[in-house]
Amino acid sequence: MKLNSKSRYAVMALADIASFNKQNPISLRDISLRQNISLVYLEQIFSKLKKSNIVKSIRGANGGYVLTRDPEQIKLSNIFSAVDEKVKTLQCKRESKKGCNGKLTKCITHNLWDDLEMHINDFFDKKNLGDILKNNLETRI
Amino acid sequence: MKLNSKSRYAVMALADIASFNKQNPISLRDISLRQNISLVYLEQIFSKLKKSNIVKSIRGANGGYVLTRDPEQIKLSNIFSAVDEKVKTLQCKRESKKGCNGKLTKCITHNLWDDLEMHINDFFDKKNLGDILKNNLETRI
DNA sequence: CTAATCTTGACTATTTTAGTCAGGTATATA
DNA sequence: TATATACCTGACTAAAATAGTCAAGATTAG
Repeated sequence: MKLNSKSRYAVMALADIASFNKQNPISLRDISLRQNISLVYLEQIFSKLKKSNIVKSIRGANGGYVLTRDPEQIKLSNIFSAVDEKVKTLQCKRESKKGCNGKLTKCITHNLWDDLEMHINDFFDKKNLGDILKNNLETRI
Repeated sequence: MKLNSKSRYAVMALADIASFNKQNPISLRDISLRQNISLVYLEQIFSKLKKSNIVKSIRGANGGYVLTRDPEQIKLSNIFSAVDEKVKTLQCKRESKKGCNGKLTKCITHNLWDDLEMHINDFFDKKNLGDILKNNLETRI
């Protein structure tokens, strides 16, 4: 059970932008160097973040990306759905056709996984970019 | 972000044993049929559950597996650690050598992932097999 | 004995992950 | 206007993880 690298990098990169944000767009090259993430991989990730309207791009020399809103308005759940991170604990077979395990009843652990999924999604819904910056500032050496 | 099938099957199989438990050992064949899980795959899983002392085996004809203790005493976290399910959200590069990203400071999102990891592990620590049976009984059709 | 059952380790096809590569397009600035 | 900087997009791929299968035993109830 773990997050994929796209999700982790997306959060890191956005936190990077948020902490350096002085009206100027931040280039992927700078993020790549500071956060140690492949530039071309970042391009993939930001293409998705842009589609989901979390960042907007400014093309050309001195271009880069800026957040479309305050860090406090950008929830982790927004970021994860942008990069297709899915919290999917329940994977009963044939659930769509005849209920889990081919029976009409729910599988024995169905409610448990539902419960876990809710817990995690709740966490992602409550945390935003602003929280990360604040928390990071407090504990950074 | 999802559980692997070994973990899901382990919980399903143990819940199955718990709900049919009448002192008699339950054979993997029965579990396989009821829960629709491959028999040989179950064998792999139960080998691990046995090593972690969650079940004990009774060999030979009419053999099978029984729980080593009450369902209420078997936590999800016990089961998951038995089958090597890991909750690992933090994967900074080179963290062991010089801290995340090769610097001596923590990476910008380190605390966030720690926090998430704690949340999930906490959930796994609070839920036990007994809860699952109870919950399932209540909502089953 | 023998059928049922657990035991173990090696093997493998498929899918997912974590990227790279190539070849663009747009624009600030000199 | 030339050019360097930066975004943009789709196709491709090596490596790892996943989700199993296969084979060959060892035990024991009846």
